[in-house]
Amino acid sequence: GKRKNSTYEAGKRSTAWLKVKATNSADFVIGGYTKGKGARAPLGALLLGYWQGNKLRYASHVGSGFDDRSIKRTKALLEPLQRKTNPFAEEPELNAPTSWVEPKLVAEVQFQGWTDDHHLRAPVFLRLRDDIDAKEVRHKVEKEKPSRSLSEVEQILDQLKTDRAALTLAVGAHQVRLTHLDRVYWPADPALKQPALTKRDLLRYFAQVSPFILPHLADRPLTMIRMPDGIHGQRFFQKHWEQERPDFVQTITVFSAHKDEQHAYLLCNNLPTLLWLAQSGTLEFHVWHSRAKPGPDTAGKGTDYASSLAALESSVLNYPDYVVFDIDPYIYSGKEAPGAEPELNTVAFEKAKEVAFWLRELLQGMSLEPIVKTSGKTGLHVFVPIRRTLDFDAARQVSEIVGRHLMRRHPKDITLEWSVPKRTGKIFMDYNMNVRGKTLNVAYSPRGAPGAPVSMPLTWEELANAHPLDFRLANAAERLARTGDRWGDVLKRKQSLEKVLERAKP
DNA sequence: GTCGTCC
DNA sequence: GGACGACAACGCAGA
DNA sequence: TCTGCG
Ligand SMILES: [Mn+2]
Ligand SMILES: [Mn+2]
Repeated sequence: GKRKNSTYEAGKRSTAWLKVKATNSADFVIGGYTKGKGARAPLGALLLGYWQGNKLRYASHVGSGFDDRSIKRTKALLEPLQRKTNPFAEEPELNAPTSWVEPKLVAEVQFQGWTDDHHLRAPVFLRLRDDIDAKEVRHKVEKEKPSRSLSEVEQILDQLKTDRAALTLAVGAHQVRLTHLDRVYWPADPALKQPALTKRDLLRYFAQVSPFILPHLADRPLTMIRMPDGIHGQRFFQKHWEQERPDFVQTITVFSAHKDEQHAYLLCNNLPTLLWLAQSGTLEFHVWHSRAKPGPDTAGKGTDYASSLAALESSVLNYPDYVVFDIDPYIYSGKEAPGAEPELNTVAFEKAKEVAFWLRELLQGMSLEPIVKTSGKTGLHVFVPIRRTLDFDAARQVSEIVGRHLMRRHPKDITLEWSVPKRTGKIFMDYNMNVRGKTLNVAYSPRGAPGAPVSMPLTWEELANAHPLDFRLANAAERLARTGDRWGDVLKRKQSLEKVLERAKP
């Protein structure tokens, strides 16, 4: 039967999923230590930091990874270094009695990346570094490498090598039933130099890019665009999954004003879910711009999304992570059927790029630094990451005002018209995408379009010479291995919009 | 891709 | 057992 | 208030 209570329990994450995260190790300066309980009475945790100029930036507590010997030795070395004052530039949050020490001792720590508020995720003490001068410990962390996830991904690729059209895939501790692996999803397209791509190819792609796409999907309500018979078959949107689903699939319940009902949305929060959705014929993953996850930028916002409209509106889901500029060319190729949407063409995309660069210039004039990706279809997505202090309404106002400003400068090239015919020949800036519940194709999601293009985050330098079909299912994994995620730090680049909003006021 | 319904 | 439909849905803009 | 829109 259907699962009634599908709420995900953080404590029950499988080890398989934990492995997907990148692992780093780095050296940090010890600036204090805490008392613990029982056997850990002498030393509960270390307070770690690194030098930035002459400021010691706090990075994290670390309490895991010690044994009796390392506790004894570390404590002995720290005791003589005690001081009365906090050596860090910040006031770290203290959860136990804390002793400050002169920042002279260095510890090597393994961790799973950085949290949004610049602390270490899941830090584990490895050893003391007597050989390193504490003054040399700057903020130089080795680039995150998905080394540990590689083996997991390769295990999946191995399993997909079979000739069989169906199999039960082991994804860590979980199992995903796969069928119709040789079904053609993207037929061969000689004009685009595109060999046929099957469902097996789609699964291979998702396995390979999973370390890059999963962070962009995490905690965001999902709309699936499903094409179980391939890109030329019937396609449909799906926002809710009422059928039975595996245990590893997380959902959230969201209030629906219209039906006076509660709706379950899927969250694609782990690798088995990603592959299970591919098995269901989901070719495109469209996600909200807000997340069902509180953070350091959401003080006072709730996590009750279900009980009432008021609760939803005051929850974190009403506060987007970015202001969205959806850049849609309405310059037609001339080959479209009457009434059809504009098809991809070079003239249109070159103009969209020009608009994106104008937009960047304007935003930079407001001290805002936007990021850009191809949508995969015909246009571009330009995002300004913001702290989650503005609701969708405010984000939409910003997008509209900036859009109108740009339209005034370039009236022949930009439109904000609601009527489709009036957009003809121009680039449409769709500021109304900044609304709760609206979705866009997520970074690295494929499109159900000829050539199997994917939405690709780019540097602005790369955009200058880019074309949507440069980035495809067939070559994106290779690019990512080379360049990493150009949007890897979206959630760490949050900016303030106060000035823009002041100007917006009448 | 899968389920429910109708014949 | 085969055919067929469902699988979204909401608030904003403009008239 | 109705309709087109994504
Ligand atoms: Mn678009
Ligand atoms: Mn659009």
